[in-house]
Amino acid sequence: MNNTKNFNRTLITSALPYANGPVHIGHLAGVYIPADIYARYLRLKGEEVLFVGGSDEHGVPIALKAKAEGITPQEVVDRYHYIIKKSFEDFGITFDVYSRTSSKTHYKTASDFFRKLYDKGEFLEKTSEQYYDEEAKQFLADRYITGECPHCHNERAYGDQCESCGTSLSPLDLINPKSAISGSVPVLKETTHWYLPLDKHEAWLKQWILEDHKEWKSNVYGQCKSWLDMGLQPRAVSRDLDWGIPVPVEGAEGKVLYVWFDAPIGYISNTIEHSPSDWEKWWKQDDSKIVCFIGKDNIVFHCIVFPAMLKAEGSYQLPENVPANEFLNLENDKISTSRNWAVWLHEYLEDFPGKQDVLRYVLTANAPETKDNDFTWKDFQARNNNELVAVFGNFVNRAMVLTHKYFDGKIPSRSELTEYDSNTLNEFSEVKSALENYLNNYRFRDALKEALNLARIGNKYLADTEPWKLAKTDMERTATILNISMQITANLAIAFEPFLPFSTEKIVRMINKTDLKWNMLGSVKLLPDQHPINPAELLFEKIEDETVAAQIQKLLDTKKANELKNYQATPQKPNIAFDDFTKLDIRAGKVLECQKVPKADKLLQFKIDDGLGGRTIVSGIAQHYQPEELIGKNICFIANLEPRKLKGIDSQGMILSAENADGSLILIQPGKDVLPGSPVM
RNA sequence: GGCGGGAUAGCUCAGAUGGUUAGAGCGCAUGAUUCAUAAUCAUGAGGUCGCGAGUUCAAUUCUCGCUCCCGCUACCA
Repeated sequence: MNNTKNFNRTLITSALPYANGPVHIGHLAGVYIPADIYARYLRLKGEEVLFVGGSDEHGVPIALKAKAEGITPQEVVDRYHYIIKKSFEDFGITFDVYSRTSSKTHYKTASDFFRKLYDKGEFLEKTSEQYYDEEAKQFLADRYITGECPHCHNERAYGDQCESCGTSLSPLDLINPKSAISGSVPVLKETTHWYLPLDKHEAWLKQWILEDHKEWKSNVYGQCKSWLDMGLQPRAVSRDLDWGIPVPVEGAEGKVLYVWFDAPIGYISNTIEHSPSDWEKWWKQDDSKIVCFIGKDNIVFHCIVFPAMLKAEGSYQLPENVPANEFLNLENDKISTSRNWAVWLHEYLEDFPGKQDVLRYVLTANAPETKDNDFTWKDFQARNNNELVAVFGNFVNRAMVLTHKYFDGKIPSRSELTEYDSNTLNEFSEVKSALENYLNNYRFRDALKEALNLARIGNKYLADTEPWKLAKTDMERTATILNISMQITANLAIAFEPFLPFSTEKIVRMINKTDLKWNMLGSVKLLPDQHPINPAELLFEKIEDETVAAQIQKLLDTKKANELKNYQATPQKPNIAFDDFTKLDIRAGKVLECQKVPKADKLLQFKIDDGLGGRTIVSGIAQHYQPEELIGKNICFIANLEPRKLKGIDSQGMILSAENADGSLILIQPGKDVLPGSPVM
């Protein structure tokens, strides 16, 4: 086990955000806040830390977006890279370097990396048939092929996925495929690509993950185990595309590194950009700890594929931990860029200027560490008002105001401690080890709760000792109480620094003390006697009902706009000749038998009375109808569609349904009884 | 269908390698208090620990089956 190992420095990587849109609260909660908390914590402890990040700027979606807007891919990524970078700066994410995969350094690093693996013979070369655009003279990536979705018959499905019904597709599935570049009909042509043979790495990966890293989070460990148990397959590392890093091999014109191969090397390139002369110590010395913060969608890449790449190269260390978070939902619905169902960071700051810490707090307190969680504006308001304002802000304000009122803004001297004082001090000095334990194990939600506990201790202390009463009779005792209260305040500035850096900066200003370090946490001598403090300012302010109501309304408007958009009927297809129509043999039929197809979620197997002796049809409507309710019903079907095997069953035709905007399917049924086999026209 | 994660108080979540009264924060109720942004402090009510079996002296914790949610994957003519 490596977790007893001693490390001398820590390299923190965070998933590279894809530069085809701005970043939202899901990105922040899942990856960047946890990574930043961890980085700040280690720095505060005086450890050697490097926190690297950057934009992921290659790949087909960006190339397509550029095409759609009539600009270059570089212009697309320039636009979003700077928005993303600014959002991170605004929220206090302390990257030591935030770069991008379109940088020169990265081109060289990624090329060299590929070339080294190529020279070592770590790749397989395979030839396969892919669609080729003869007009544009290039191979077409999955996304570059559009056509009719075989499932929902949306005319504008992509070669990898239909965005209308969400189904993932292969380009060969599309009906009437068309090139997105020239509009011509693509042809199949042979192309050669390089593959990373993951199967060859399976044995050591199994040992490394399943035996040596049992301490990884259960969601991470579980997903890796699932993949390893299924058996690993070679994965292509190149694509036919004109936006990306060219494959550095003779005769590979028109081919680029597949974006998943290119992106993680970005971590290395970013390290090189930051420290060109001694970057290798972070990656190649075994006293360096590499920790990769990612979302759950990236687990396999970071735990299996990327380590396999590093191992194949030979000189790199592997990640020590990959603390992946689950997903954050927004008001009970999945966050979605394309549906605009998100809280964008740059918009949040327009509506809540200066309130970065409130969002940092809420996203940490409710972080999806063990399962998907839900962000709601009501919860946002409640946590701000009941926790930040009432517990944390209030305590600091009470201590500050009382010290100004009774001691003219100077830390009063402590005299004899009562037993109660000592108990309180003991209690809060224990917070340090609890906090460290949580932070070391990537349990940031619990750690934050523990930090807040410090403020709770403070509030209780003031309530129990009542210095505002004692001030009338016993100034010496009052002095002791306020001294302790201000020491607690100074401790809060340390404990909260990794989580709420803007607020702790405020406290630091108020208490007029700047050199606070993590190892001082728990000390009761942070502020010397007679140390002058500055005027009190409020750390947080209440958020009113109207404010969150406005945010909720904003989302409801979005939802309404989406619904309207979905309700729009798709444009009519081009006219066809009557002859074409008559080629289709559509008929009415009666359901004789109907049952679920075993081992398939969506398929029902029908026996249809077609007036010709009956036929079998398999249809993907199992999620919308129970088999029993369909027996004896009239339906319509296409009789002369080429038969096709589905899950081993010969399907002789296609049953017609209408599809609602929400994806539900409604069978087309004749309103009155008709004889089986009657033509539909 | 296969695989992984999850299902514990009204809400958000902890937890136990099986063992006396299952925890926290918020919310709620009652009381105290007024230094503080009507903030704080105390006390209390609230749970057949998803459902059904099994193993055991004992299961919410282990095993098996099932249901629901999330993800990966197969399937969708």
